Amino acid sequence: MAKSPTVDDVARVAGVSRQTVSNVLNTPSIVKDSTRQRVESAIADLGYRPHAAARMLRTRRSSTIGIHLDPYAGGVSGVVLDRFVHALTEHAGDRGMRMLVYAARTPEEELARLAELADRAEVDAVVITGTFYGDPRTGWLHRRGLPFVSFGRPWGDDDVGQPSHPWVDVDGAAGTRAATEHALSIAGPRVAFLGWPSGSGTGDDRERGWSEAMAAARTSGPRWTAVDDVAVARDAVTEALGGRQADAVVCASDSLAIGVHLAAVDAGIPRLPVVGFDNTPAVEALGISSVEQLPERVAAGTLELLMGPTGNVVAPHPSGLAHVLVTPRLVVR
Amino acid sequence: MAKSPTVDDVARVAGVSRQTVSNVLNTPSIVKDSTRQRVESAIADLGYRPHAAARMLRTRRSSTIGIHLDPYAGGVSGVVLDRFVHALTEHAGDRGMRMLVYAARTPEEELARLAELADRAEVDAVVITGTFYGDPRTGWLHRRGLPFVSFGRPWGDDDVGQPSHPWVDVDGAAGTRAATEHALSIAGPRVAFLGWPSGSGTGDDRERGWSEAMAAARTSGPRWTAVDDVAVARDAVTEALGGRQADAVVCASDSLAIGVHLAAVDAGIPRLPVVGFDNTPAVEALGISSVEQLPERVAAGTLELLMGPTGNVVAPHPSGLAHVLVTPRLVVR
DNA sequence: AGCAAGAATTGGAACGATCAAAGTCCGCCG
DNA sequence: CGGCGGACTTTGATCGTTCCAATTCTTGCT
Repeated sequence: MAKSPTVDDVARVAGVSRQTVSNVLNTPSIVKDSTRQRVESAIADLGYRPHAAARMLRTRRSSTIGIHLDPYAGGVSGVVLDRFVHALTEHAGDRGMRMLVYAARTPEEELARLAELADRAEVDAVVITGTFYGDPRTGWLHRRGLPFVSFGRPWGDDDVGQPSHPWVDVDGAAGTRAATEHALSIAGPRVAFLGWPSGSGTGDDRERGWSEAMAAARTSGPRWTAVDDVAVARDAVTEALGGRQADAVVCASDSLAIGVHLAAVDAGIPRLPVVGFDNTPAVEALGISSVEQLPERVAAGTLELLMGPTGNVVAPHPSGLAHVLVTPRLVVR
Repeated sequence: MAKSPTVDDVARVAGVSRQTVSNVLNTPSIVKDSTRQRVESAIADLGYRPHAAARMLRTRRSSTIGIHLDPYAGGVSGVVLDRFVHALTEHAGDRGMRMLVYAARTPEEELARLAELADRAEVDAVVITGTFYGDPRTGWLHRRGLPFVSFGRPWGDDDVGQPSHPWVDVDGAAGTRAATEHALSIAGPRVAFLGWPSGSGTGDDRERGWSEAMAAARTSGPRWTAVDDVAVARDAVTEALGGRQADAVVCASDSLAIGVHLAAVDAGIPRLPVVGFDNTPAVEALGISSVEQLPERVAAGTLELLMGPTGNVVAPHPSGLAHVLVTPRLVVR
């Protein structure tokens, strides 16, 4: 394993100076064509690649974006975040960025990790997920001056008009609206909604889509509630389904949808239209319709906010776009 | 956002030299107690943290481990790898290491990424997943001198006795053996196995556990095959289940298990014992038993191979342990 | 007190890249 | 022929840390 070549080695081979090699790499336009070609072939011959640490040290840029990985909580819906991370990694790679993942079990620990990453200059920016009302991370990041984008809007503020920070999110209401319209079109008018106990921004947003679609269709249906667990959801709707109180059910998540599906099978109505949210492998396997969040689009939006439409460095002040709201897609099964 | 403090700042405040501050951080034992305390409080006062890039440059160590993120393929079982990555991130953090994720769509692209990460000295080691017979990555990494561990054994060689490289894996045969014994104990003697088309090391290993357990119990049952897809599996076993050809079914994956479960419901035997493999959220939701891979243990084993039992730097020659084989745990539902 | 050996600490150099500013080359005009 | 300007290239300094070798301080012993 020979020592890897440096700019000096390339310069010697090409018969130019260090800086010219650097220019070929970073500012090719100012180098004369003939010189540039000579340098490029020297680079190719030696298999030269700039040493990341040296460049980071000098430029004070790490070309790295940090993102938290939740402790794996189990449950059906954890998958969505993982898909987002995958997509982000691909897009970041295309823009010459790296993704660094870090673990934290609590918000406090996450702040500690963020502080460390920032102080040690390991990341140029971070992406935070699962924002909630009164989230301490956003203010901290803002004070710290570390560029960031959140996947999840800053609930409680004027998100769209005057957001406190750049964010990307999925339009939950649009998703459940489409789901509800679909249910109305293939089943009866009594489309129920099974949501989470109110208070979570995401859950309320998804419920809104259902109620708006129902109002627009001048009909109504029952609204049920359960925490995000298959068994709980199943129990919660068993009685109502036995009484044939709904023609279809739109749910705030795939876990809930699976619970409803199982209860429907028990109640002898296995064909009851049920729509979930997240389009996880579990509902795919069961043939249940769901709302697909399009994590790829979310990832693309995230990087656009951080780096501009085509940039390859983190913009000091995230671009004019203050937010990106992705319209999800209903997957009918 | 003030400029962050450097060793020199700390040295000035503590009234010592640069090098002494460095010693306090890296070789505390050689610094006199009183001096060390003075330096430590200066560090705390200033909130000093070493600049990662500068340290990397000097020490030629990045304290970073790279790992590939597959393009999200859909399907039930992708989750296992994600859980592994999560666990690895946690354990690595505890040992003062970072995890860098990279994307690649093909093995060739993965080699290109690995070359880049190695040449630019961005990682000290990598973890590769999903090894297969004739995998080009292992030889390349070996030649390149980049330390690595694979999740998945080097199929085809003498894995255990004289492995060509350090690896960690889950003992698939032990998992299906436990599953089969459980099935025999709660159902009849005709325990079937639904596996993948033979040829994949992992699949053959899992099948072996079933056949060994059946032989030990002096019984036998049908062996079926399907590619890893819920619908395909369902179709593959529908007829056999209709004919009541098995008392229980052990499967090579959760996708297959779900397919079998659905076919069993269709056939009017919803209580047919089915055991999957991977313990994904999908089978949890459906109440199907499964073999849990224990990704946390796999992650711990991976780092142990790379860094030694308690080390916090990548060992130049991965430790005496040449492999770790994790015994999975049967989760009965 | 004098001295040697070990412990503790220090200043200079280096890691490999980019920035900033100072050259060099060349043709062209007065 | 000298000088000017623009295009291109080179030189020296720097980022923040750790390595290396040299220096100073302690301690114990004669």
